Amino acid sequence: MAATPRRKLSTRGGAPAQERELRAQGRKTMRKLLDAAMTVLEKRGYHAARVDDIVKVARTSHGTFYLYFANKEDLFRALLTDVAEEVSTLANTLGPVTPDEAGYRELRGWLGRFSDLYVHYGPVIRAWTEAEVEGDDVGRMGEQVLTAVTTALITRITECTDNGDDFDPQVAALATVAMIERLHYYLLSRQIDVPRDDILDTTATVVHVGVFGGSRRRRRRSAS
Amino acid sequence: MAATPRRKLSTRGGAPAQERELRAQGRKTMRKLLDAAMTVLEKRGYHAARVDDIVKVARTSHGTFYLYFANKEDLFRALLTDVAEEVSTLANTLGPVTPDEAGYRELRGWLGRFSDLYVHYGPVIRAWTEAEVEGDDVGRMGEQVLTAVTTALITRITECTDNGDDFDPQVAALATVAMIERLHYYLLSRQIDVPRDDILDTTATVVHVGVFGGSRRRRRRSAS
Amino acid sequence: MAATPRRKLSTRGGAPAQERELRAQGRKTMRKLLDAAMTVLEKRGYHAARVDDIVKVARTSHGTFYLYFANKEDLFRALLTDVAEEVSTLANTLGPVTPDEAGYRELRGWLGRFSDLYVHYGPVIRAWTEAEVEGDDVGRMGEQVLTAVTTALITRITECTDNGDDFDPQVAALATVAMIERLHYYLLSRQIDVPRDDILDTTATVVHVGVFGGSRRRRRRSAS
Amino acid sequence: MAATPRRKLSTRGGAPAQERELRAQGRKTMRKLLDAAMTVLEKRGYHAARVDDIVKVARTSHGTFYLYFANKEDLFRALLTDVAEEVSTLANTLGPVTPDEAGYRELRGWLGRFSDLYVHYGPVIRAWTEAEVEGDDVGRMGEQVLTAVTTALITRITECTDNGDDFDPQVAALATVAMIERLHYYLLSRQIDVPRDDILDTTATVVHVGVFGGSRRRRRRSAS
DNA sequence: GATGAATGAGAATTCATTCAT
DNA sequence: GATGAATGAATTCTCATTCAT
Repeated sequence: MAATPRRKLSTRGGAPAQERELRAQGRKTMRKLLDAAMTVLEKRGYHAARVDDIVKVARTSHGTFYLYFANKEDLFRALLTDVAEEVSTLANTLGPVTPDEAGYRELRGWLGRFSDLYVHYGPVIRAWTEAEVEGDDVGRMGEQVLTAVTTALITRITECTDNGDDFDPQVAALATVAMIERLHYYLLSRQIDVPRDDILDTTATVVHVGVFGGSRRRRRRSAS
Repeated sequence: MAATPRRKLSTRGGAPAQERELRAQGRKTMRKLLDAAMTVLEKRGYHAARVDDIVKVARTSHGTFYLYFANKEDLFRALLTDVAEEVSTLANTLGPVTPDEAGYRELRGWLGRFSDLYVHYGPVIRAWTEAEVEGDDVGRMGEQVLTAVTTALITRITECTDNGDDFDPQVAALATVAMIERLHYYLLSRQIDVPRDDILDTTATVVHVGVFGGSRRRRRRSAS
Repeated sequence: MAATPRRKLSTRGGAPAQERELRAQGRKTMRKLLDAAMTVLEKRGYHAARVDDIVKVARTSHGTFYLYFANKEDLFRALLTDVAEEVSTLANTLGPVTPDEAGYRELRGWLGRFSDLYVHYGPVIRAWTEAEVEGDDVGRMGEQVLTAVTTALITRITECTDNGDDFDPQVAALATVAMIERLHYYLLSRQIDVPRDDILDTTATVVHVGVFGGSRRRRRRSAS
Repeated sequence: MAATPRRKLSTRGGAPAQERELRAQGRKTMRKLLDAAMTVLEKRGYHAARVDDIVKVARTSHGTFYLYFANKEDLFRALLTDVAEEVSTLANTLGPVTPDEAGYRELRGWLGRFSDLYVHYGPVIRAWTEAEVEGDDVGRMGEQVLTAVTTALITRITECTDNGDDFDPQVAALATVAMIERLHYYLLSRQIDVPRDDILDTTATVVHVGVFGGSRRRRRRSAS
């Protein structure tokens, strides 16, 4: 699985930052805050993350925080926006998934890229889940991303399966996303101790066979 | 899908309640609190749920709450214990899943029962997810349940598939659970507007084919 | 040091108890509560003592508590009244303290009796100290007792010393009480690990010599 | 009795204050809180002292309080630490106490300094007594101070008295401390209406004669 | 730009006392 | 007489956000 080179975190600031010109120093401070937020999010989750923690990690002050973000949620939204964008972009990189070996490879590659994304943005995505309950626009962003990904999947699914009554492409797409998302959540939060490659191989297989009509393969891995 | 008759919510109280004799009235109040908690959990999620909300819904006083539960978490744990027990029990009702029609039915039935459980206990399970981040024992209960369910699945999976390198039964089991759980989460939280039966049919198909080596069927439903 | 035979704890109840006829059972319950209060006072001190603790130790209920005492303070006052009475009585048992050996014996005996009282009623007396700050009548009871004891002492002091300017009998009396009280407090609360007899011997000596004009003796104890 | 020039109250803050940089304004606020605490402690005692009272007196907000102290106890501990330090220092200023007039003067001077300290820190010391019951480290600080003072006394006592069996220097030291402490407590809390000089003169005499083997003097005061 | 200080509206929790059976 | 249940005022503590330098 090729690791996608990770682009830098958000250059986007919160509301207050967007109204001002940001010089080099300003951008650096904002970056520090965003990075710190990731760290804190990872350690404590969304609800337990306090502004105080973030500024402490960023080695800056409360006052400064509000110079760049309107409030806690604003910062969080900035992080999420990045993720949403990347995920949506990634979603569209899925080519046709044929039932043969090539299809498996395509799928496996796509999943791998997703996984990388998830691992990188893990804290944000977990926080997302946590925050989803509240009625705010964060929830709406989640829906958009979900839609983007399922849309891409639905396209590929309908391309290739001849479906019976017990199979609804939309649901299958949702099921696929659900599986990937939650599995990575387990992986990150509870330390399911399974090598990531194993997870991806198996997931790819299950989805390839179960959703895209591929056939089970018996290949031996060269390495093992 | 047969709706399982739902048994009553917890008779179990929190720490303080367990140290005292509870008479009829006391038990009734405790039940009121547990029910109220479910309502509030549903409406606001775990973190936003205030003891104040709960006692308001239960039409009782703050003091009374602490007569039965040590704190919010204690109440939550009481609810969780019930769910955990039911889920574990249910997990073991999965019989062998053969690749034929009968296997599909078995799986579909099991998923249906799960779904019922999830719908019934929805608020609690969602809250669970939300609370999982914190390091407390709630997280540990989650792991136990996850283990219970995956164990049951792994047994059935190894019984029936001849696996290649790209397929690890444990991961497949986890993937199955992930899919079901998350899908229901979408269903409950974001109002994915798909009939539950469709979700179950499709999920059953995907898992049957992708995990248990079943073959795609082309049956037509009588109804459609 | 002769141990005074200790009479039973208060038969006096609080306000509500005094308005009713108390049958055998009633008196027993009241006694249970008073005893329990002593236990709790000892373990937690006055401020930390909760009605809940007391009724738990007494194996009775909140409701019952208020059948016998108007409130927490009422119970405490009942205990204190006993102590105050006993102390006052004891105070008057001090005979003339001559500067010779006989005077030492007299003083030593009196201190010993005090000590017994203190040890017996320790928890109550400590609580007294703790409660003294508040302006209520408990404080006033304390003053009365203090007055009773100092009065007795002053009588004996003026009988036997020919005082200069640097010696005020009233202050000397107060100083004596202070010494005894606080020393026992140390003994009970902080486990100063000194045998009680040593404390009494030394205290008696210091007071005999310092307050009553006695002379230092060099007797050897038979035992040592 | 020379009044010792009183140094300013604690520059020491509570736990939270020690983790931060404190600028001039911050230190001022902390001082306001410490002073306010003294006032409240004096008026209501430790247990009845509410954080709310303190911030009201300090004319600041609840939130501010917790910016400088973790809780009421933390503040209290800060005050205590100061007292403990001063007392320990003072304890060691006691020179040899000879049985003659010079010895009396030495003792009297020492007691006077103690008295000043007690009067100055009265509220804190009284609160100390009140809080002592609880098992926390406050109790331990008390023991340390007690030890410091008794140690100093014991040194001087053993230097100068030829002791019989009925006199244990350690106990005599404790008795001395007990007397001073409690007498001042009476003085402060119950308004024993005796001029402080009388108390000190008499106490010094009693201790000098009773503990250090001094002889009663008959001097007339010029004033009376 | 940056910072430490201050704020105050909640939220959780405790516990003496009253009530209904 | 006795009891378990209920109450709610009082208190502590937290933390997002604003302010003054």
